[in-house]
Amino acid sequence: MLEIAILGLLKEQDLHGYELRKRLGELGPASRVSFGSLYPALNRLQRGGLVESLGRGEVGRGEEGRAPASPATGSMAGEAAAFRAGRRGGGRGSGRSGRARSSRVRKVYRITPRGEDHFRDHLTRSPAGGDDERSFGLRLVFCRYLDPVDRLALLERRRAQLAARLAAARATSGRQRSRMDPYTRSLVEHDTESVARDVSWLDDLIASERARGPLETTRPPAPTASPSGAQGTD
Amino acid sequence: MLEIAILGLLKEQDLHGYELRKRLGELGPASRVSFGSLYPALNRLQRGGLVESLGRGEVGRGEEGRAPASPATGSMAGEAAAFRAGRRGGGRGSGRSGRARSSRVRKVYRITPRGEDHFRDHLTRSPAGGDDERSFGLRLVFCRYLDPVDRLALLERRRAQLAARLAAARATSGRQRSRMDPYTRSLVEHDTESVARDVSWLDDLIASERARGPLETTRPPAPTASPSGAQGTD
DNA sequence: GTAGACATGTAACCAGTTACATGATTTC
DNA sequence: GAAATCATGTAACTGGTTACATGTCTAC
Repeated sequence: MLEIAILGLLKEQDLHGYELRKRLGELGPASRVSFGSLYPALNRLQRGGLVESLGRGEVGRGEEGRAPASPATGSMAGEAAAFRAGRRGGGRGSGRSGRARSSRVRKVYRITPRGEDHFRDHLTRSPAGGDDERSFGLRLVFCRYLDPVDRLALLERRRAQLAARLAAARATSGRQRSRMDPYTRSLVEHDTESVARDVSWLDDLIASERARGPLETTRPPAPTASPSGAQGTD
Repeated sequence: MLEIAILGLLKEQDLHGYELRKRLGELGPASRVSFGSLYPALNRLQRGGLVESLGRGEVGRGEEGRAPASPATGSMAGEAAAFRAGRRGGGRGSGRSGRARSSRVRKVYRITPRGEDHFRDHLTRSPAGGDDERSFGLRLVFCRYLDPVDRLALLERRRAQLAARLAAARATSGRQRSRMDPYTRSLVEHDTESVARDVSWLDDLIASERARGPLETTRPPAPTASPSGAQGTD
């Protein structure tokens, strides 16, 4: 889960761990991770060859097309700090090869081709039991990288899952519901409504997905079209 | 979490592990547990003196007021099996003291006074950071055991938490939202709506809670009033 | 030269999971 | 007596967490 999220973010842009954590947190309120899980994950990914480290402070090298790799932090301190550490060799070890001797300075990661493959694989095939809330949310956030067929499959799989839950909830009626205490009953009813709303939201997404590309065709999609039909609330 | 749920169920009725798991699963779609976590949890609780084992097959002993402790399983096989194992000594070891020699037969658990205290404590004071979805759901299911003040506090704490999230989500407007791809934007907007609905659901619960007992007073509450105002959907 | 933000990392723990092993009892 | 179901349990693993330790750099 976490590793997929990391790969997804690195696909867009080279990043170091600290910044990565911020971006991860912006992906949704449920996706805060601690450094204690992030850094080991990055090291695992590197060992597995799914990402590579650009060395300490060497940012965005050989990547003209990409964003400058340290754009929106808003900070000034560590930003320039690491930059110089990389460029000029910092304090200790300065006479060496020119950089990367000291620890505790930014390590910028880039996704490798192998990492891209891995990302695509895991985004496409959901786990056997269908994915839960978080897992689906993550896939949806990155589903722009999927081709239309897989994207549609993702949406419909999720819809089927929720529809089943809804059916089950609605089957539990009368006798059983009346045995619940009022709080539990209220909770169950509220949950059921929420699931129903989720299903119809997915129906909207699916509908606009089909409308956009009726299986491998013609039109370049209107670039500003929202899949939910929601627009201009702002 | 799991341990609190177990204690909550045992408060109503003595149960053995296997049956406990079923009941746990009925508490909500997110509350399925595996035996691999359930049985160790039961043993921990027993070692801690929060539950006691009634011995193997000795069901509901000394508890006239409670339900017969193996009521709604729907099964016939193991039901009678364990019953006999306890009552008549079953197959092997039959000449012994009459019961409880063999392993792998039902172990029925009862909550102890210490367990009741523990349950009440942990139900009352939420974790520092406020509780998440699951944890709140669990508390709500058992909140009938809380006194009105604590129950109200639980609801308002949760409401405050969600309201904060909602405010944060709404602060993220315009520029930032337009940078998202359509799928992410749709997800974020749907999430925000869901949280808004949750808040107003909680408002309803809080309102009917206040209406019921305006702080230690007068009126005997209308006995059939549902806290959500929902009624007679059936 | 010290307070504070940025940045990386490790160790111990936690709450669950899956896969496996075992056994009791009923039903056919 | 074999298959199905009920029932309890252990071991290894998973995917995170918190608390801690360390280091780098800026700003004052």
